[in-house]
Amino acid sequence: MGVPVLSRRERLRAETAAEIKAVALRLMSEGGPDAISLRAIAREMGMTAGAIYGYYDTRDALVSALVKDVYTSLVDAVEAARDALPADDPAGRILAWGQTLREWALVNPEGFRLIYGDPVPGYQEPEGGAAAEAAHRACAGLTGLVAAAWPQAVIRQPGEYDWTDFDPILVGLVREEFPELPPAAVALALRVWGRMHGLVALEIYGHLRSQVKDPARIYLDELRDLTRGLGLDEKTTPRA
Amino acid sequence: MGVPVLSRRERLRAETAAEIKAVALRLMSEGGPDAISLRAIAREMGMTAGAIYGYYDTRDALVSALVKDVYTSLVDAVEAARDALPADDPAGRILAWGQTLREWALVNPEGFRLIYGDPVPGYQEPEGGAAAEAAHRACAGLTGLVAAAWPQAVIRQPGEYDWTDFDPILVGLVREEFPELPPAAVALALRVWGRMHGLVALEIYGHLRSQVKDPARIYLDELRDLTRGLGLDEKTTPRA
DNA sequence: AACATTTACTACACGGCGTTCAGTAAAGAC
DNA sequence: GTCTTTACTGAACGCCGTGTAGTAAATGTT
Repeated sequence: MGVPVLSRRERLRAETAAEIKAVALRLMSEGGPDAISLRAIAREMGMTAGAIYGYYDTRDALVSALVKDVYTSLVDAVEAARDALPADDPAGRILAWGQTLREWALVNPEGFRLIYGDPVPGYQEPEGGAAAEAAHRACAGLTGLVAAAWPQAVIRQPGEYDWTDFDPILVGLVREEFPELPPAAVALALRVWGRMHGLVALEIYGHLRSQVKDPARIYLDELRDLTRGLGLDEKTTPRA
Repeated sequence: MGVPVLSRRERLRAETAAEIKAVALRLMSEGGPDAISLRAIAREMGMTAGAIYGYYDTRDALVSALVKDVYTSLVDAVEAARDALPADDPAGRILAWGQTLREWALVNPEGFRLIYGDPVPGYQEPEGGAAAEAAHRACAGLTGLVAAAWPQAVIRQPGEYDWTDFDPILVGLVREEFPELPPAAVALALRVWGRMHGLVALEIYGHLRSQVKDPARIYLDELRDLTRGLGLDEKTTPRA
């Protein structure tokens, strides 16, 4: 990278931009996503709301930056959990990924809503999607988990898939890392994603807790059923 | 029911309350959930925003009423789809339920967000949850689907469940309708719920379409894998 | 050192929002 | 025909995102 040649101006500018995001995240975690208002952020920083427009073109641009940061932190977390287990324990890695996803969501419910829900009142996602990059990473990571299970995975009546069915960027990531993997594996990875997402989303948005006391057990059952369905056996005892 | 003895006053009152909801729903489908504002509704009805407070204590109360209506219409839809197939085709019924859920969500994305997401800027769900009743219905319906498959369902390493693990109201519904069913079946029903919800939620919130062209096929694969995992065979050819 | 320019920010305004409250006019009750 | 209840208005309060004009300081140039 070399030494980043930043003038004093540029450095202060970058710091302020970062502080804006930091304050926004703190406000969000304290008072929910609605607490992210330019006026509140500015108030917190001893500024005027208009000043923020020098750093972000609009409130949605700021939110997009937040989404990107938060999504990246989530993907970092699940990837770290995966890498904490050996590659020859694919079932354990899938369980770790799924459990970490849920735990991260429980710790950062506002972050989860920011990524997977309507982030904030009238937020409109930009073209490529602020989350596109992190989403591709998550997707590729899941495909990796599936890849490790692919040989013994029992795919029942798989739809026929073609590489053109998927986003080129995602295809690029996958084909580079797993040249042998067929397109159907990516489809399976997306299904795995959906499976992990479903119960967590229901829980975070309060739909599970009104039905069942301890969603954790149900989620664990689901992850176990998932790995079994992939033809995997656990080598590591999952967390409670 | 008998003739509902409503004075002219009460009738007009009920009609206005209904019109408020109707206008709110229309505004929502036209301009997204943010378009639900008391001022906009009142403007549309030739009233003042304050007047709505004669019908709903607060904006959140109105939103709760909308959630209830919309959720009920969703549950009606999936139940109708289920009942269109014979009871001796449990796999078909599960497929029909799942596909109808997705199709309903695609037709009413704002409704789906209203039920399962953050409905509207700063909405706070009331105590029991505006959706509690409809959610219980959905849950019980899914449990019914699971009940039909329960004898041949292969539950792998099920966590041990007790009736006290679940909401008493839900337990009441289930035990009344399926006296023989063990608590683990309800847990399984919740997992089925999560499985159907996951991919649909990802799709509605735009996370799937940026990865894959045709989420329908993946969703169908997922439903098929689900019924197979329950030990069911399809009798009815599912919709494309 | 003195001037010119760029930058960061404030102050103010606009329209929109939920919500409250005093007042008014019509409808219903007796 | 009077009295009470009801339905609604209009104005206000404080919040919001967003522009625009102006200001003061930091930077760049001679």
